Amino acid sequence: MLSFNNFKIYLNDKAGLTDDELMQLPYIPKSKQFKKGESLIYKGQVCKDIFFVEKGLIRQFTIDEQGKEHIIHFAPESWIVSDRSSSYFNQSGEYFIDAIEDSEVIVMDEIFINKASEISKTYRENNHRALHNHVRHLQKRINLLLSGTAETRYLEFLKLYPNLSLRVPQWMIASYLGITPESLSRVRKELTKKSFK
Amino acid sequence: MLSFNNFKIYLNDKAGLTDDELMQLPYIPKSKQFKKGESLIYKGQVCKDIFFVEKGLIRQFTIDEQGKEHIIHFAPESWIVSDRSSSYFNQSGEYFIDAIEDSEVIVMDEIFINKASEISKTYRENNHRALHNHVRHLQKRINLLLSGTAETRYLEFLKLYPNLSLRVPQWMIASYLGITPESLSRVRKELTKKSFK
DNA sequence: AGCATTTCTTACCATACATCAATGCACCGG
DNA sequence: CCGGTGCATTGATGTATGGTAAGAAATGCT
Repeated sequence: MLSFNNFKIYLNDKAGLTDDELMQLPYIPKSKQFKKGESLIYKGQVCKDIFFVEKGLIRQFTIDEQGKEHIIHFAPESWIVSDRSSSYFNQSGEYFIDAIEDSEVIVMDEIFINKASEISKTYRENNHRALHNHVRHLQKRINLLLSGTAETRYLEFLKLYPNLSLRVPQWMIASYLGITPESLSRVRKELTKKSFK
Repeated sequence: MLSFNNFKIYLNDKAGLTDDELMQLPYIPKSKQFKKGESLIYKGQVCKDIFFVEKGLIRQFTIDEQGKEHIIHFAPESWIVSDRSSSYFNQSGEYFIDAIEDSEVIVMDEIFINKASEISKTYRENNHRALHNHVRHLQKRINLLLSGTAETRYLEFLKLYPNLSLRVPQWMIASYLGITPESLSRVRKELTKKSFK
């Protein structure tokens, strides 16, 4: 197994697959490189692969009728992205996924996932747990969108992704928060003002 | 097994547990009755049970610092509610859950879930699939909150829960949509105007 | 039935955020 | 070094939604 460090850690620690079990899997991880701005998948495409982000930064987003982008979530190193409609429900995907930075992504195909679930109870359980965690996360975000002002939402974003705020251009953060770049700029201005008092 | 019709259907069809397998489970479903307005769980409580709504209508919501309620989701007949932070992560719950109508709820405890996952592959798979579907649903909602106007969101709500719009008081729908009851009232007025043209 | 309480509607004004447009700044390739 | 391109900032103005308050309608309670 090559030098995919984050992926290795993921398989051992988070997924809970022993080296023994890995050997049983008819699976050689394929990595793909994406330059900044390149797309992994487009809306409408069917794609049953699940992507593990070994290096870089990926985003999943939609484009509305007016051509505006809305970011569903960011996936930095060691995160997983996929379009569930496509990968689990055999429908065409609903989202765009592309690279914010030059990235290296490891492709986990359907066979790998299924086989791993079959042979390892730990993998299954951890996978299940991760999904629950994801749900929790999404619920929190919904709550924030329902209750927070632009400022609160921005502050929460900073708490949640402390290291991302410098890697992601501001207009994307705005798109994640559901406000315009101009508004975010003004929010930031207010915040620096406040912090001087 | 008493007369929990919806629950029975759920177990057989959606969960995929055969009668045989059910017999193996050391489980007698307990049902609980809740009057309109009664709480199933409060924020801060630890509760490892998962609730199946046999009859009635349940809501999961938060209350922010200003005392405003924000509805995370509605659970009518045959839906499942739980607070995942609590049930899967041993933390105190983050949400309130109460009954919108007089309801009958069936309690699936930890033991049941674990045991069922253990003995039935179908149960596991369906459960997993349902979770993915839930994620998909939440993502869609986030997208809607990011991109839609009050009117679009309301129309989407009507599409998603066609039978709920009459059962749920308007101020709760507003709270689900992230707007005030007054705004929803205005939106509805505009819509009836439009439909006359 | 009759009174009280809650929910819905409407009107008027306030505000947060969007939109549009101009400018400044940094990065990049030639 | 220069002009181009994309991003962030700022100001002026617009608009959707919020807040408040009052009355109408619906619902619940005894």
